[in-house]
Amino acid sequence: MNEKLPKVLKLKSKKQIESLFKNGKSLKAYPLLLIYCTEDLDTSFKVGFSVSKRFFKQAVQRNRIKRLTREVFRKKKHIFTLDETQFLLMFIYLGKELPSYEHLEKAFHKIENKWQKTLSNYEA
RNA sequence: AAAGUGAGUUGCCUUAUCGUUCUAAAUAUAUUUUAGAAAGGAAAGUCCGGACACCAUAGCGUAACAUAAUGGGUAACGCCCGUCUAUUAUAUACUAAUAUGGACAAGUGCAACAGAAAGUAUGUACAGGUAAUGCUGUAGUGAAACCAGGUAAACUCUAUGUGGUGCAAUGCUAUGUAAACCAGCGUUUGAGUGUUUCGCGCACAAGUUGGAGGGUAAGCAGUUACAUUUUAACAGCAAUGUUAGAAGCAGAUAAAUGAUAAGGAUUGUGUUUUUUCACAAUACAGAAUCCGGCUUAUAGACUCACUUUUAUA
Repeated sequence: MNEKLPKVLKLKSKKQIESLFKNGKSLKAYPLLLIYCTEDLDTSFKVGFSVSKRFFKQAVQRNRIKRLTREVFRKKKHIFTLDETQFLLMFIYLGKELPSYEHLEKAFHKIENKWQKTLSNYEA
């Protein structure tokens, strides 16, 4: 199975990020928050990761959390890959303590379930 | 040998699987394959000094900030290395450490305890002296008692130095377009701009400020080849320099350098006579235009110097 996550799939454009925060809907599974919306894209999705500077003042800690979340997402990215529609995605870490890999995996699993539900609703 | 203090160096390793960025090559031209490279001693604080870029570059006064023995090093410095000096420590020696380092003979301020009095001086006792008087000396307090006293890590003064903005600099390309509309101030009776703390002065000067509205917000250069790193020789007490050889060593931009598993290493704790075994820990911390410093953070390991204690000779 393809688990790659190259540069093309990163959310970079300022315009797209602004429109995502303006129009996007959110799924919450503490300590993760997913903001998403549909958009016409070349790729099946574009994804970004974010950590609040308020709770993590050191760059090392922020990098660590972003890397872990990205790793978790990378392994499950197939559930966001659909043929018809494309998505903009933004994951935000809301917690106030450094998470472990397993902790994040659990949270992501919750988000996965919610995502499947919303998808089925969407199709219906 | 142990402990302590100071200075310096270092900053866990291997394998497998799955990934990220850049460069090169190959083709099947793509979410391809192969090869190579990919965080630090502080990348941190943004405190000094530069490089580089743009703007400015009559002057005078004023303000602010920095520096302060002396010689050298350096692109430069408020940094570094010598020497002198001061203080502290001891083993009293050109040993070590150190936020010692212009001026108290311009002015203002400050000074515990003791003391009559710490500066608007002059009490007590004794002695001397005078027409007379703290006029003179001694005693007593204190680190210091008219001595040009101490204190500038008190204000202050003196000397010297400092133009401003920072890679979101700056240049090019792309896209869109509006030299339009409304209002204020103004065109030699001068709005405004520059001179970047302010004032005067000087120069330029026909536009300029606000509103409403429209467009872009992405690509390239700058941007990683040099005050570069490293080895040797020579010069120098040293900081450092010169010559010769070798090396190419991050380049992201909502920001790559990661995740998981296994094994090992080191340290600690528990158990055990020991081996073993089990558990835990492996710091501080993440490049953002680039260098030189300073400051702060730092588990563990190693080296050197000094001190103390113990043992042996």
